[in-house]
Amino acid sequence: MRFTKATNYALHTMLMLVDASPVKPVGVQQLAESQGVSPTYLSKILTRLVKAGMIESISGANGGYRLSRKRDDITFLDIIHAIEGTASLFECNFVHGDECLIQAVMKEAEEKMESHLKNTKLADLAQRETKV
Amino acid sequence: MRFTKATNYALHTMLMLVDASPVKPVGVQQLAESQGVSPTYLSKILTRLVKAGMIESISGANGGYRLSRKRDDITFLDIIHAIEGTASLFECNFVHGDECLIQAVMKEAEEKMESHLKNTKLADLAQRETKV
DNA sequence: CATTTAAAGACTTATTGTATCCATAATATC
DNA sequence: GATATTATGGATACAATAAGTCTTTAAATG
Ligand code: SF4
Ligand code: SF4
Repeated sequence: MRFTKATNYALHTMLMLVDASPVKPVGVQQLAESQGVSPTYLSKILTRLVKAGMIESISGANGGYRLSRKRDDITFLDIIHAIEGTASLFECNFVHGDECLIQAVMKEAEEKMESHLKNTKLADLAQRETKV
Repeated sequence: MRFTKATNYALHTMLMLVDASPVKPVGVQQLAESQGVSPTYLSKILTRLVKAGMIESISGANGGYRLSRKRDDITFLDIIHAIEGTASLFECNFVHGDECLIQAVMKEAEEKMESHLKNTKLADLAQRETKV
């Protein structure tokens, strides 16, 4: 039970894009190099963010990635959900009705975490962390 | 990023033990059968709970497992930590000092979840859920 | 058209989760 | 003390997921 490295890469990349120009896209090569990850792999990750509608990609020369939404709209939870999926952290094969207390407790706990991630917008940290 | 099945088994087993006699131990065979898991595997999981000091095991005929602590002392977080470990959910290879905001946000989110799991004691659900 | 750059899919490798098997140790009961 | 019962530990096997590579295709630039 850990966040994947892909989530780590996605968060760092998004932070860079928030700090970058909203017009001129940043190439995946540059984004990958600063994180020590291969460009092709990072590209695969970023494609999921594109499909989630958070960033947009521009093919061709001088292409790359840039934000598609207002930076204030993007929360940590958005990014994490785009990468890790939205499935519940605690899954149980059986379904013993709504009265299941174990699931209730676990769900509540998860919601506490998600609530915090939802209330923290990417813009909150922008321009304060330029390295890596 | 999901809780493991082992955590699921551990939670259900603990709930049974809370409802069971605090003196007479319950055999792993019985505990395993009601959850549809093999006794040997469940035993391996329960050994971790023993080492965490939450339950104690009695070898020999009529042996098994029973609570070692007061039931009111045992929280969801205790069980989860015993199984999943206590490592942070968001790990980063680098260490860019305390000013790292990404880690700060992720850590806070995790703490929100843990706080809820810590405040929910096993005894809160006891004797209300006897099936499975 | 030639070059640059992202997208997509097939594929490989590494890591972790899930589970079984067996030998050993501990305990209760007779 | 002998025997049956029960948990423990190690080795091992299998499955699922994470992590990463490679190659080809598509789009944009100039
Ligand atoms: S009691 Fe709840 S968590 Fe447990 S098996 Fe039933 S539905 Fe699942
Ligand atoms: S900025 Fe924070 S999360 Fe990112 S690499 Fe540095 S320490 Fe890790």
